[in-house]
Amino acid sequence: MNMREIARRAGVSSATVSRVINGSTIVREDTAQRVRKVLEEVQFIPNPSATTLKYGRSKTYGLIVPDMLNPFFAEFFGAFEDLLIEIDHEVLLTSAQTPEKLLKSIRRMLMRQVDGAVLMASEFDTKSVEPLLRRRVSLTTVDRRTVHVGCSDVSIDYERGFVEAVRHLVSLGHTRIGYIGGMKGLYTTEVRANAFKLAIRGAGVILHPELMRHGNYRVSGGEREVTALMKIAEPPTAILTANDLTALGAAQGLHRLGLFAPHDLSIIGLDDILLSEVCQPPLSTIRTPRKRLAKACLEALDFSKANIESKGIQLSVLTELIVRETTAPPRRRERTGKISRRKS
Amino acid sequence: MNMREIARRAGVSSATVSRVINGSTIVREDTAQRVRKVLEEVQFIPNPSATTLKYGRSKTYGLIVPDMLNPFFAEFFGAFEDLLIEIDHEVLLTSAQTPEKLLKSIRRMLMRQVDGAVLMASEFDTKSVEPLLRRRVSLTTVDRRTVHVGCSDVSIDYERGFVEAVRHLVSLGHTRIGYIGGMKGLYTTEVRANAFKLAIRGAGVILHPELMRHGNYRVSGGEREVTALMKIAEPPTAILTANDLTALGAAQGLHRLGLFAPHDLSIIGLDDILLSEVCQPPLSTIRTPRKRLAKACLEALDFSKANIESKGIQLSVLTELIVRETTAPPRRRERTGKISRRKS
DNA sequence: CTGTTAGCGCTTTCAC
DNA sequence: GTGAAAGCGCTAACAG
Repeated sequence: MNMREIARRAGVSSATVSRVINGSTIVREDTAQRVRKVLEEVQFIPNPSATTLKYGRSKTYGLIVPDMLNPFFAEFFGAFEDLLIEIDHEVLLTSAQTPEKLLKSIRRMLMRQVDGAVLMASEFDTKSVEPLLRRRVSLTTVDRRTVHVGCSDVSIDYERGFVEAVRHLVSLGHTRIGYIGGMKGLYTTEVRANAFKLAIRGAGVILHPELMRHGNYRVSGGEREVTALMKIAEPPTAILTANDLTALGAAQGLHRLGLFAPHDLSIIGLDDILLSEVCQPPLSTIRTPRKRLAKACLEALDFSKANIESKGIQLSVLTELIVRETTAPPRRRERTGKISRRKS
Repeated sequence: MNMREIARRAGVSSATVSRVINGSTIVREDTAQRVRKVLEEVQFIPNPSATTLKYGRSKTYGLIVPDMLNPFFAEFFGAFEDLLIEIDHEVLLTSAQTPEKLLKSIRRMLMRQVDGAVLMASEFDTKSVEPLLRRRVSLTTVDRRTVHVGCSDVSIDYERGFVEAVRHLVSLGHTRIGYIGGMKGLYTTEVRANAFKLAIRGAGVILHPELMRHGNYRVSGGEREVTALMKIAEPPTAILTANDLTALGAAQGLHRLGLFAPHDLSIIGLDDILLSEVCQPPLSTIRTPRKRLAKACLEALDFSKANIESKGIQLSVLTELIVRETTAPPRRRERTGKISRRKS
């Protein structure tokens, strides 16, 4: 079933059918009625491949995430999809853990003629996205904090988020505040770590470099690093982490040591994934609002699409501190600096 | 850049270029070499819209899940995507919480000319998938346990999984075993509940109907129903749940009551989402293996594609009991049947 | 072994 | 207000 057939049945031309479907105003109402009736009768489903082939637009946006095992990205996908459905577009989702996979993902996006792409994969060098830009696909990065011709960016305001979080910890009485970040070599790792340093200094407490560690944005990193942190002579009384998985891993690692949040260590995560509310104890965290982030991405995408010749825009999304139960005043520490164990 | 241009540069026809790209053997090696060289030089990316338009095949499979907020589906997507990439196909992912959204999802799949679709959305009547079948799109459902012409099914063997879980609980000494299921009205809810009943009877313990409740496959349901369960005169000493989110909710609800797993109640989940290992205490659960499930889905899809005129196949995937820390022998209960509270 | 060609379904000129 | 027709890029049938 195609437009020609619809046209035949309605006694018009396929051009008119196209005009009716696409809401062109220059069709006489009774003609349009007749066409719509047939459309309805046969439950017509148009074939966008034809349009994509002819005009190179696909009504599809690509979304490249580093890892669907991190619930944050699944949750973001949901928010982004909702937005795109409203404007009658499709999402092409790919996960790209490694630079090689990223390259393949980009190639697939290019094949499918996406109208734009949101790139959340942090592990990439600028070279790999060049093909996108060269082919004038509007691109929006998340958290690169730099824009190019045809390439916008949406960043998350870790700076303010961390200031708020550190202020909360300091107000509880913490002065030895640690940080478990992401893996080395990613730009966003630097950004988050710098935001932490800034926040610490801004709060008037001392920055202890030995309390800053590199995790991997996964549970395992949080677990490993909290273990290391708690074993140093003077462990922190509170930590911030680069994301919720790291924080959850830290809570887990703490537990393995026979210690507990917030009793032995206050923990603040980042993202506010759904399960952070459910884990025991519920995680205090810095929420990255998915809806607003998705909206900003779409806005940036639209901008770059409309102004593909000019520099993209830089947008920023604010976070929100969610205080749950992994933050509390520091426990009084014994003179020796040794950890006393609570029975489990 | 298209095949004609490649052909021009290589001094051949576009048909030959097509043959080289698609690995047809009937091209002379030196000709092929020449073409490949040009292909490489210009970093040629073919345009599948043309093929889709001409032949109606898109190298894309649809995946319809009920909810991306449930990490299980995100994790499954990852497994399914990996499989499809290997065979050079695309996934079109849509989430369809409601019957209306499902209808729209199916329409979108049809528009994009998917070669087949996996339907994990449980809330649907057969009518809504009819358009797919009528248009001869190979379909694979998960957990419908019924096949049709052009429609296969992959089911998860809850029966054996629940038997194993109940046996584990009974061996720990439990006899009052409860169940928090999914929402009423879904077929999979019935299947899981029946599997539970069967397992209980098979283990030779008494089935107490008042210990079987309806949740909603989400955290909130587990929380709500565990509260109800623990308030009845003789609460269960252990429960199974319809999925991990429900189990996590139950653990959470228990905590709100000042009670703890496994001390006051043993809990076994279902799915083994990534975070069930991290939550405190780590959740004992029945693992639904994503990779094997994804493989089975693809196999079923392929079967129905190859035999679109005949009935689909019915496959089954086994689960695996993962014992972590939410299961333990039942606590001795006081004579009064009242709950004693442990200090938190 | 290689080239020529038709045609998939759509939208957009350009006529009328 | 409506219709005729071109052409997007690809591949399979057919011709040579």
